[in-house]
Amino acid sequence: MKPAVRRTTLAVDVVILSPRSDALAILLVRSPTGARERWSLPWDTPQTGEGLEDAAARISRQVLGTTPTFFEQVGALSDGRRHPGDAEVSVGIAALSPAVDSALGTDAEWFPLSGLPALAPRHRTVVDRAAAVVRQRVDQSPLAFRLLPPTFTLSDLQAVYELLLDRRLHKASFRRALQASYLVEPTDEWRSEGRGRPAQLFRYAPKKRRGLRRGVRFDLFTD
Amino acid sequence: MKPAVRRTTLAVDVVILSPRSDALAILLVRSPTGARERWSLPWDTPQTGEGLEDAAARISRQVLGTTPTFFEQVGALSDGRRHPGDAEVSVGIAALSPAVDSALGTDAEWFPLSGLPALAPRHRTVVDRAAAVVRQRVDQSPLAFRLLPPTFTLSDLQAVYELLLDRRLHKASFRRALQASYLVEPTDEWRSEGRGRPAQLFRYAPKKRRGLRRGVRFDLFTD
DNA sequence: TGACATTGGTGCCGAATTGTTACTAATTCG
DNA sequence: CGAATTAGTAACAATTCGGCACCAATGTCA
Repeated sequence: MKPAVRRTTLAVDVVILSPRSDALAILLVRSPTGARERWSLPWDTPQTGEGLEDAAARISRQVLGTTPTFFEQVGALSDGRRHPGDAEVSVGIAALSPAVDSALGTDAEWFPLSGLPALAPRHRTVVDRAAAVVRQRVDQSPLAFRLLPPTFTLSDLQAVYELLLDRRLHKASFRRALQASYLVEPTDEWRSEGRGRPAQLFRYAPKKRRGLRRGVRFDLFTD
Repeated sequence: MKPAVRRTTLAVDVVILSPRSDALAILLVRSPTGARERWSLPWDTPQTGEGLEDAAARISRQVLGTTPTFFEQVGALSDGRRHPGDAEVSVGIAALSPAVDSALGTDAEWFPLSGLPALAPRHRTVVDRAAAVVRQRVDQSPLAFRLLPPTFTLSDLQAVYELLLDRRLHKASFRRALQASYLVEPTDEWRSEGRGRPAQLFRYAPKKRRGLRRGVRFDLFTD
């Protein structure tokens, strides 16, 4: 009844996402010479007793310098596809980080999601699933706020949503929905971005206001 | 650059969900004598080269007799909590099955989600996450249809949604939204359920009608 | 200094969507 | 037959949404 438990090789592959010059970008690391692909996702094997998200935090910190503000599992993959470390199973984790301007080491670089270099097939799958999961969960979880610094303008927030959803949003509707949700509160700071009227800074501060129960939506199916 | 890859023990834990006498139920198997808990989720180690969902299908088939109609990963867990087979890492998979009336073996039994027996802590977590994931994805994926036989009445469908969402829905609104989505088509069969007017049978047949792009929703956050 | 461009922010209205009540339809039971 | 029960729809009120127009505050440049 207690089967002999086979041991498998397990990797945690991290997709570090950040808004970067008007596009969503992910962080890749240079592969060792001799590897099939020049770049790969940051990855490692979880240490004994280390949780998967903890491993993702450690891996991210090593490459990024700071710890991302949010982690979300993308799923475990055990297709036969090639992994850079030949792991049998990968756990993909999406890590969200606000735009950072600290310099990276020479072995890491940001790439826009729409212009990635060749990756090992397993990593390619992980990236695609990370993008899909993040886009799918945008309106169930405050993901967008994790891609912004602690205070931000409403235009910043709308821009992040537009990046994530890859479409333009209507300003008035966006703000109306946001106001109704009691998710942000204004600070008394204003930011002048060069030209144009200065914008008020807001912070993410969700009030306990539970949303009204809405009817069932049949028009949101993605599969 | 290529770390030494430690080998870990990996289990696939399956949460087989089915509507059962007006409640969502899951299938548990009797534990071997001497185990800490009397019941556990069906689980196994994936075989070499076997995909995770393939493993879940195999495990389900052994217990259920038939293959569930849908699988959805619930995530990988590597908290330190106890697993019946002491696996370091669990991949939880939710399996959806229509109500079956075939007899089960004596070592398997349905339990309503709201009245489960004691489970190993890891399995308890997997069950909770499976329920959360399924409820969360109900309106992004045709999960509800996978809990029904190929043809069903609209009242059946609404009842499944009410089980999944754990609240009453308004009949007229439900049907209007469904009609607008072009997800079902009527068959020419009718079912007489004893008393009351016979109901027309429908089948799940999604038309390519892509839903209109809606505005951003801030009122659906679950965390 | 004063147009003008640029970005932030809001008011309002018609159209679409949603929640609700109430009604009709078809069947079984007694 | 009529009451009870379940299926299905019409119609209306309330709400929400998308779009347009407008006002506000700043920098730019003649």
